[in-house]
Amino acid sequence: MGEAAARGRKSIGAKRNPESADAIIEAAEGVLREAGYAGFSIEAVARRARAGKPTIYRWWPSKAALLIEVYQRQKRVETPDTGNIEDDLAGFLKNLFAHWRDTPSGNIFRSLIAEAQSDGTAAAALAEYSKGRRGHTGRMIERAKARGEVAADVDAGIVADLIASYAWRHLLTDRLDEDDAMIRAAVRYVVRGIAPTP
Amino acid sequence: MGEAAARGRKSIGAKRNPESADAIIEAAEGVLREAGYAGFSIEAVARRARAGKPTIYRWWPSKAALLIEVYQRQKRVETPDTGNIEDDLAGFLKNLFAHWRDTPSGNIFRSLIAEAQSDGTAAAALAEYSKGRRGHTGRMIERAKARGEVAADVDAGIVADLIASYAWRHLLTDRLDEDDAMIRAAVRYVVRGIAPTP
Amino acid sequence: MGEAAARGRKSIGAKRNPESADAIIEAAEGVLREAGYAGFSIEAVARRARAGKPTIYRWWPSKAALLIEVYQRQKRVETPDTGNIEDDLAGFLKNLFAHWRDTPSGNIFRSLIAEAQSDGTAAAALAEYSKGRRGHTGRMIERAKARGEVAADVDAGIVADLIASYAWRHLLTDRLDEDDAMIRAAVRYVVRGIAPTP
Amino acid sequence: MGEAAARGRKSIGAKRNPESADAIIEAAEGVLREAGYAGFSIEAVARRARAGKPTIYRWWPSKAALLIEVYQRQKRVETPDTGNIEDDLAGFLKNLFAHWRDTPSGNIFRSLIAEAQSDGTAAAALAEYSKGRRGHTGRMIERAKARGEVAADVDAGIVADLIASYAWRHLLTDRLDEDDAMIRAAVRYVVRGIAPTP
DNA sequence: TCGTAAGCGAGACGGTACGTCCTGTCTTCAG
DNA sequence: CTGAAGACAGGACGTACCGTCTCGCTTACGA
Repeated sequence: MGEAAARGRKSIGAKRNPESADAIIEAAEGVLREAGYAGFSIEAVARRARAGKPTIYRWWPSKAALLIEVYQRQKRVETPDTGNIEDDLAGFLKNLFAHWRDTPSGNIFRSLIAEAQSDGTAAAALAEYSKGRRGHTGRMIERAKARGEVAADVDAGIVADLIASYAWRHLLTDRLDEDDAMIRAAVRYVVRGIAPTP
Repeated sequence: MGEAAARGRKSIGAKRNPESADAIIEAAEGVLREAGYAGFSIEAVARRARAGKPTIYRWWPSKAALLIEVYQRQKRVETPDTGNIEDDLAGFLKNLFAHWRDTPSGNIFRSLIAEAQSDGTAAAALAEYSKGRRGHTGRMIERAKARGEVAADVDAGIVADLIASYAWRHLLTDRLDEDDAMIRAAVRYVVRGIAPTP
Repeated sequence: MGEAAARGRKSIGAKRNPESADAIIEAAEGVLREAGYAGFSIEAVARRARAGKPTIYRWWPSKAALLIEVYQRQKRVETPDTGNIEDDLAGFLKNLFAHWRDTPSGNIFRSLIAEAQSDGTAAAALAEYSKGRRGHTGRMIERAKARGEVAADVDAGIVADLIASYAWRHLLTDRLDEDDAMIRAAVRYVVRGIAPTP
Repeated sequence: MGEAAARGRKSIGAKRNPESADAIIEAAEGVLREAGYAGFSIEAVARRARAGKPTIYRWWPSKAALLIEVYQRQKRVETPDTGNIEDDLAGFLKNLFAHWRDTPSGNIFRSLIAEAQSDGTAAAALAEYSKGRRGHTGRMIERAKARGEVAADVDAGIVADLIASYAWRHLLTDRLDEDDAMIRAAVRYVVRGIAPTP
């Protein structure tokens, strides 16, 4: 599939051809997987997808936009619900690190963050995406609050921030193989810090 | 000084000309300050420093190397010693955010992180640098341990990691104007989490 | 009329819509008038005519074909009949230069000649057109022959060629503002050269 | 030589590399010869010369500039001096037509004229070149004047114009295989027209 | 009377070329 | 014998057109 299927692909009239879109996204993923962010250029993607550059620019105005869509097509990492906040967060981080380590997702997200340092639209998109994820992690905290594991006056957003920051930095400094015990220790420090005072 | 002084600078014979090196580093800093990472190219630096590109490549084999040297020339942010770990860490983060916000340092460090995502030498340099900083922040924790504010079995490295991660993410997502109260809350969560159990 | 009227123009069933054809030709003329040959593209014409590109390609298989039809819609320059061959030819050239200078015709014809240098159909069309014009100018010579102003054995086609060539070159080298006296001198040299030997 | 020799060609320091310039001009000539004006693009020339596009743009700011230099590298057509103006001019045209027909020169010059219809710099360059050629042909006339074959008050420039125009139009309408007798007749008409009145 | 066939505006498609910017390497030459 | 200067091959950028295609619609015409 993908590059091969692209052979002979044509327009399907005055509307977007989903085959082309798919081929382009798959090609983008392939380029990132095989050549990394350094080799990720619109030209390379177009070549691999057997698509014209303007077709890419028509739908994704910047490298960042394409990167985001590629990232969003990736499988989501599952967030456990063990009934215990420490296990939930440690499990989530473990899953996330494994996901980033073993699929192209990690490379893609790293690239997106890097791109955001020089491209405003990437920055905006990343901010948007982060907001969504913050809510997601926030729900874990809220559940724990309901169970009485977390003090009622704790700001779930800040906790989510701490956890996400920890993950980002491990991604950006190539430490996704972090020891489980270390992850758990980091989580424990935070979880203790937000526990209700007895 | 700087770009201006470069006018007419000439070779000083069979050794590295420190005037040139200075002019190049200052030009690099200037480019980063004014055009950001997006506009940071060897060409731009050479143009601004009135230097030849090969002169730059001779001494800094990659953009990353130049970036690192530029970053290391920056003033360090001071780490307070208030006798209280929460105040120490919150003050440190406040100072750090202000430093990154108000000097080119923020732009430079962001660029270095971005560069590290596609350049191995930048990644290595960044890892090296981070190790040093971890020790540095770690000492704050160790002092607190000595004062009995922090449990003895706490891994200072992990705490330093959490704090640094929080800072990085704010830098990378353009949130250096974070409210003091928020910073303090985040710090408090961690500080409480590592306090000795009574 | 023209671009404005095009708004909302639709198919009128299974036959060519003359409104569209007109709008396209007028748009083509407009583009040539305002942007010259350099700006003359099928896209630009379609945009201005509010027509689809395929509608243009359906009826004019190439830029050349459209150019030819546009040129043929132009008003012809009038050929004086003063009873004197020198006045006839000089007047004709003067009129022709003015026509080319003051209407889009000049731009269009220049474009057609240029196009003919890389497009065979344009070349063929131009040859066809030139043959017609040669006959036309030839008649001026024949009239003069009948009046005894021109030797009987003169080849009218060659004379027409000389006159047309002179005109073309002035068009192609932007010398349509040539002095009347110069034009008349050129004509006189030829007219004398074909006069009957006394 | 040419494309082959280009393999591995490098800069020779802070000055123009004549090997590159040669390779580019030869490649340009080759492209024109084999693909004609329609296939003449800077990309194609760069590809064939194994040169970077910027190297071409550095020295020839437009297609026209390159075209002109290519044309000027061509062998000049020789202008006979038979002592008789009719023979001189007819011989010159015959030679010119043969030259244009049998070498790439014809294609190149046609292309240059076409280019001049949409590119101002080409037009200017062509005007400049034409001025030079007009003087050249003019000298044939002046010689004839000195011999008493041509009236003293004849404007040599206008005669040169007539002759050059005749040649251009034959080039542009693909009639370089014109019969010698026809050429001679055209020349005779003009020569008679500028002979001194007895 | 109605189905069908063709023309229409629209615009996406795979491509090619544009002219610019940058990369990292190379050579020359002034000092 | 260094270092500045800048040319070089190459490749990516984002844009403009090319000529082709299909869509969804409208209308004329033949069955």
